[in-house]
Formats: sequence, C-alpha cells, structure tokens
Amino acid sequence: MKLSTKGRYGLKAMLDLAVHNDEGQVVLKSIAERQGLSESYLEQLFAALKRAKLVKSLRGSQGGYLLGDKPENITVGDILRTLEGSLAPADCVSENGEGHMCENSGFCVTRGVWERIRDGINNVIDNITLQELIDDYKANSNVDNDLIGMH
Amino acid sequence: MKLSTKGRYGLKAMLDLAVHNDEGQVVLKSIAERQGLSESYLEQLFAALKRAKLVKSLRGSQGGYLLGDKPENITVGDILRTLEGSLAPADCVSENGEGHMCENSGFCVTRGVWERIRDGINNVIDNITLQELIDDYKANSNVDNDLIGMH
DNA sequence: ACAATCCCCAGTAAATTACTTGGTATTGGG
DNA sequence: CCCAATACCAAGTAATTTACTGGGGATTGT
Repeated sequence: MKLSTKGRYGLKAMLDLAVHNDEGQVVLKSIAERQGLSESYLEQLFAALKRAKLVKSLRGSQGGYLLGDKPENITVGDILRTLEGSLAPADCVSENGEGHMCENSGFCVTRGVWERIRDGINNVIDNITLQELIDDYKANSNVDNDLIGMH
Repeated sequence: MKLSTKGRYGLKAMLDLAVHNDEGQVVLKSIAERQGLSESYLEQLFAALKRAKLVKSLRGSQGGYLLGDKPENITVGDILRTLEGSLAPADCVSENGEGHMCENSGFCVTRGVWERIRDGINNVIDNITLQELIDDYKANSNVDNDLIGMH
C-alpha cells in the first residue's frame, strides 16, 4: 500500500513548482536540484501532469513549466491520481471503469471494506489544495530549513 | 497504492473463518475452496496470522484453525497490518520504527500529507471489526448468493 | 547559429509479487 | 499401531512492476 516514487516525487515537484510559480516559468533542472530528484525521471512525470493539464509548458530556450491552474484549484488528489492511477486498494472499487468486477458477481462483504478505505483516502487527498501546502511551507520556512529544504 | 493479494485474500479468508468459527475448527482446504484461493498460498498467510495471534491452530488429523479472539476484538486493521505491514503511503510515516527519516531532516510539507493519508486509512480499518463483517454477511446471505458466495 | 530547454521512446537492472514445490511433524480414528 | 489428514516449514521461480537511464529530436530566445 505504499505510494510509488511517481506519486511521492511528483507531489514534491509540484509543490516546488507552486512555490516558485509566481516568479514565472520554472525549469525542471532547478526542481530536480532543489528536491534531489533525477531530472530525466521528472520529465516523465511532467509529461503525465501536462496531459492532465495540471502544468503548462513553454518550450525552447528560456522555457520551463507553470502551474496549469491556480494553486487553490489543484488538489493533492488531482496530482496523485494522475501519477499513480486510482488510489483504490483493490481493482474492483477503482473509480475508472478499468476495474473489472471480482469473481463474486453477487454481494461481497470485503468489497464494502475496500470502498470505505478508498473513500477514506479520497476524502483526505481531495481536500488538500496546493495553496494550503504553499501556506504550510511559507509558514515554516526559516533560516534553518532554508539550508536543507526547498527555496 | 493497491493492496497485495496477501491483504485481499487474507481478509476474505479471515471472514470465511469467522463465519464458520462457531462450528469448531475450520480446515484451510475448505476456506481455499469456498473462496477460490490457493491452499498453499493461504498457508503462508495463516502462518503470519498465527504469529500475530489472530488465529489459533490445531494440528494433526481433525485439525484446523480457529479465531484467536472474539470477532468483535479483531479489526480489519489488525489483519491488514499483519499481512501487509504498515499501510502508510510512505516509509517516513510508517508506524513501526523501520521507516527511516527522509533526507529532509527538517520540516517537510509532503510528510504532513502522508501522515494525513495514513491516519485516514487507519481511521477506517481500525474501526471495522470482524463481527461487523459477519453481521453484514449474514444480513445479505440469501438463496441467490449462497449459490456463488461463501457458506 | 546555438545553447537551453521541453519532448519522446525504448531499454534495463533490481525488486517485488504471487505463487508452487517438496518436504516434515503431529494427531485422531480405524 | 498404522495411516490419512492436517498443520508447518523452507526454498525456488516465473512474471510483473518499479525506478530509473540513455539517446535522440523539436522548439525557441538570444
């Protein structure tokens, strides 16, 4: 039940982008460096994020990435589902139609459990916006963690 | 973020055991057959469940498994954590001490997100007991799904 | 022109998953 | 007392997934 690096790195990268977004486009290299991530791996993540319109890109020299919308309109759920697919604990309760029905075509008790877990997760991630994370970050950015963290 | 078959099969098997528990010990073969699971794979799961005292076993002929406690004292969380390990979305917020700190030794915004997801999941699974699932099952066991489901 | 950047596709080593196989130990019933 | 049924144990393994890397190509400001 762990998130893969796609989701974990992706959220970090998106927050980094969000924090620097008002200074104009941000190049992937700088995100990778600040966050200690591989630039070429991030390229793949941003390709998916772009397809989902969570980021916009400017090509060519002086290019870079921008948020696709205002930070208050982008949720952690948007980002994680884009990168990880459905966060449902079992295919039979995933939001997209992909999850085929389980062999038990009738009533299934455990299915109810998976639904409750899925809803519990969604209830958390769909109610945290990037803006809240930016605020958290700024409220805690002091000399100490400027040395080791973002910024 | 999907559960592995350990957790999915394990919960199904434990519910099957719980439903049949008052008839005395239950052999793994019958659980495997009713639930359409591999008996030898279930052996591994029950070894772990026994170590966690969620089931008791009787060896030899006429042996089998029994719940380790009353169904109202066993939660879905007990079962899933035994079989899956911590359900935290990232190592840095797993309940057991195993999860080493992330590279950011200071304040970490995303860590807060992982904690909230973890707590959301735990809040669901620690508040569903086997007894509730048995009740769900019995309330829905009619002729139709007796033909295809458990019992 | 050219350097910086995004973009795209394919490959791959390592880890994990989902089992299977082949045994051994224990016990109740005939 | 034997034997069939059961739990218990350790290893192996094929398939899948993960977490990247590499090699290019396309676009654009200077």
